[in-house]
Amino acid sequence: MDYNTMCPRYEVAIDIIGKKWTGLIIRVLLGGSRRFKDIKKQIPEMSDRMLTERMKELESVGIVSRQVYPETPVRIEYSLTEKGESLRSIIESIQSWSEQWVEDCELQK
Amino acid sequence: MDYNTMCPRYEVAIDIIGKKWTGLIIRVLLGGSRRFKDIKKQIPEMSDRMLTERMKELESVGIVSRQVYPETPVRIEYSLTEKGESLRSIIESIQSWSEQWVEDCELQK
DNA sequence: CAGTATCCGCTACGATACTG
DNA sequence: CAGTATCGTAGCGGATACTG
Repeated sequence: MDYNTMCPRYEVAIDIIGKKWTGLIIRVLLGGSRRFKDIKKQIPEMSDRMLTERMKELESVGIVSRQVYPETPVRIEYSLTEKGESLRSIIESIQSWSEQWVEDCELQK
Repeated sequence: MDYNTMCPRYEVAIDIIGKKWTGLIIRVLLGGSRRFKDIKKQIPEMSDRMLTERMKELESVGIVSRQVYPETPVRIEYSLTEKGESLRSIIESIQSWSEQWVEDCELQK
């Protein structure tokens, strides 16, 4: 294994998907394209500000695409790109790992 | 899908494995038990302080175990627990995702 | 060798109020 | 509806020096 060449890429990936809310947002979008308010509804504890910030980041790294429908009021649909869809197996393995290994006592902070 | 029950566990998992250096440390330990200095050698950019802090965290959540051999000088060996070993598939899928999708241009910050 | 101890800047994140 | 704009704070993580 060559750690010098493979470490940086790995850390970039963690930077993207390891941030708070990101995994939850992607998981919602794995169910299909969603509007801003619908993502919020699925993750009620997250603030507007956070959702906006995460969506911009995810869009800028090519994981999410943003479609504007110029109706009144305007409708915005977010969906996963191919790159975003490719995260499915990672998200799912973290999900099942956490179900198996994260204890109840760790849930309250 | 029940987001109310599954979100918290997922976020706890991300809290653990999403921190800086954690993934790299676990990857080193996937190769077998290692001493402090050997982990450092594999991840030269990381400071002592960070390695110490991460190892304590990983030990406290049961991912890593710490063996003290009271020689002179003292020898400490870190290894993955069963819970830690079970992270292999996650680490590997992030690894291969990053090789496929992280661009060269994203590597410099 | 395997850590501790400090100091400290930065920025991630939350809360709240406002807008095209 | 889909965001901005501001403000405020905890704590993450880097640098450096020291130790049993």
